[in-house]
Amino acid sequence: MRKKNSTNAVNEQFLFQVCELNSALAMISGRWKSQIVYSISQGNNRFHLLKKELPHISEQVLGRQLKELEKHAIIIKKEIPGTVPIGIEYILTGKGKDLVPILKTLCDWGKSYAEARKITI
Amino acid sequence: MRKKNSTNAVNEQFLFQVCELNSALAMISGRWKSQIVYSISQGNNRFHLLKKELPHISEQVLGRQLKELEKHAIIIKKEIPGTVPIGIEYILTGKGKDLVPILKTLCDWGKSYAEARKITI
DNA sequence: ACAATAACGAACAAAATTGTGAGTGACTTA
DNA sequence: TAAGTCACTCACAATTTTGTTCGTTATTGT
Repeated sequence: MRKKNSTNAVNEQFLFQVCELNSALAMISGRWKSQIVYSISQGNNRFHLLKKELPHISEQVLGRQLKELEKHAIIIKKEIPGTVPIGIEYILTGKGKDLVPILKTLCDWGKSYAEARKITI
Repeated sequence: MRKKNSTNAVNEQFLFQVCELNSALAMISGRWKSQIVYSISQGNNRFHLLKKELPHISEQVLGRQLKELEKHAIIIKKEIPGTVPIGIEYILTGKGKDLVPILKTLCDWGKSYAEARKITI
């Protein structure tokens, strides 16, 4: 759990208040998180589908990351009516949908410089 | 230091190989890092200027984060000729410069949804 | 003479994130 | 009748990240 008055927590809050950039990054920078968002946007919107997409993730970690994405209102959980036991779907919110093209841009940025050995100014 | 074969490290590598997005995020998601990049882009390109901009950072942590940004070829160090003792300037590489507008977009994304209490789909 | 500045490095400690083991409950399929 | 699926939760352990203490070197300001 987070300590309330650790230097770490205080510094985090300071950065959040300097610029929204820092809170934005905090929301998406956990392990697996942006990959989960991307997978959901591609239609892998069920717990078991995400498990298949990310074979190394444990169910416990997957559950935790989904919960955090939900906390930040990037995804919402929706029960699929008429399923027994009740199935759960994950849906991107408006916020989540707006995030996807930004992740795409970041991905392209990563790709353009992945091979580049020579540093340019 | 990083362990080579921890599940954590193996999972990180797996994600890197799934998509460059994950390596991109790993490069910029450390505490202070993107704020440092932004500050340098605004002209705060000296160690002591960054210290002033980020009053809560310790010099040791600043040094460490600068070194990592350098490792990922986002910034480079440059000696300022004619200064005694030799002054150091931090300069964004092409990669670093390309990153700035992406950070700006992320910042805007954060801002648009910062106030939003209501979740939209 | 004494403090302060610029720009760090190494080693260690604190805190945070990530992964693991065990267990849930109502199904469906073999 | 047994094993498997779906969608998780809880507490704890391993790992990683972040912050702290101490020290450096040369030079300028008071």
